[in-house]
Amino acid sequence: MHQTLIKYINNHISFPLTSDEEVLVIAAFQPKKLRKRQYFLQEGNVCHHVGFIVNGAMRQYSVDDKGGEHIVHLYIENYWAGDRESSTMLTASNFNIDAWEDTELLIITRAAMLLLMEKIPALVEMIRQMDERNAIANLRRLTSTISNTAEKRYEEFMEHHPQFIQRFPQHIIASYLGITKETLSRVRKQAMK
Amino acid sequence: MHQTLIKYINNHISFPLTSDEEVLVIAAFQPKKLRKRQYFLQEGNVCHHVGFIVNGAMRQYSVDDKGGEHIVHLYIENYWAGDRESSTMLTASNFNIDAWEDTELLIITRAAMLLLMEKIPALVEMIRQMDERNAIANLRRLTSTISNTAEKRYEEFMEHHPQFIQRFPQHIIASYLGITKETLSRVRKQAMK
DNA sequence: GAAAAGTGTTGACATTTATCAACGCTTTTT
DNA sequence: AAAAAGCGTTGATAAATGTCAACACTTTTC
Repeated sequence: MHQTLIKYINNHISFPLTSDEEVLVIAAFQPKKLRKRQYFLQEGNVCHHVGFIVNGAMRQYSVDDKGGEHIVHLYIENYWAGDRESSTMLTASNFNIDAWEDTELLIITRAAMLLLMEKIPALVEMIRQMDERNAIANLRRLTSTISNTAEKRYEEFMEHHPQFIQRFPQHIIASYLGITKETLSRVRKQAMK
Repeated sequence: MHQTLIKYINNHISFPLTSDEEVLVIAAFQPKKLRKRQYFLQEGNVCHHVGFIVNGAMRQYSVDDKGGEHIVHLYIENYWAGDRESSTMLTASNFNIDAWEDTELLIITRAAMLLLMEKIPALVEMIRQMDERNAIANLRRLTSTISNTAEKRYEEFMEHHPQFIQRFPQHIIASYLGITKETLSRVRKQAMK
């Protein structure tokens, strides 16, 4: 199970981890299993851990006054789940993160992660690279959201995240795009022609 | 002029720069002036520089098929302007960045910045902190955009970015929020009651 | 294997937001 | 000083999207 993580890390740094470093990584991350619908983080709690998804699928969402869910992030294998704002600032999270499928995670506290980064400088490089990609992806999503119609947003979503379409039902995708499930259904019907 | 930058850096790291380090920073950043409406980056070009705004105001936007502008970022003093995706990947940018007011910048190429970070480790820390804030702010904006009505988005905007309201006209703010200037005008009229 | 819950679609209708055009006012340009 | 451009508002109307309810179908639960 940890091998998936080691492999992921090696893919995101210049030189593979030494075997000593591998041992450190393996010791620092704890396995955790979540059954479908179980929470990884609940609104109002501080997010102490970040989790690397070995297999399964998760979602991060907020809940509005009327009980409506707004999907902020979707996660599958090789994604990192967590609420960065809450972890960093140690504030109560506005988000929920739960398992959409039975999921196996490797979790680590933020403190332990910082410690590990001191011992393994390559991890700093990895985090930087992840931040970079993340910033780019988020900006793209934001640009699409403020500039495009529902139809075009869905097109771009399919282009950039075809994996998610296999794993999550349409009403989840709709929420991720900021539209209702009915609108997405109609957009798809239109696009099929 | 460089003192503004030094001050900014010192505010974002644990220990102030040594005077040797200050010299390195000052040597690495070049002053640049832009008159209102002049471009810092044009769509289709690779973004080679990042610019620290000493004074003035700028905007980053994309242009759609119909010639409509969509504001992606607003910048004022102490902000960093640039297109990270283009800089990192060395790809043609999809965005324009131009001066909204006469602006004084300190610019540096990405390559020079990386070099400087090797010489001054504290800068790595600073960049990490900036990335962190940025990621958080972007997620907040995204969440607001997919979850809220125009009215609520404007409220949150005023809450988090009161400085921008003084510096940019309403049609720019509207575009930043992903709505038309007419809608913003009506939203404001409603909210006044 | 029956019941319940989840999923996707459709229709009728309401609401939000966009579009287009016009106007008054201010600022900038010539 | 006159002309032009920029800005914000308003009204009429159109288009996009949301809401609510109903239904068929599949999957999960007990």
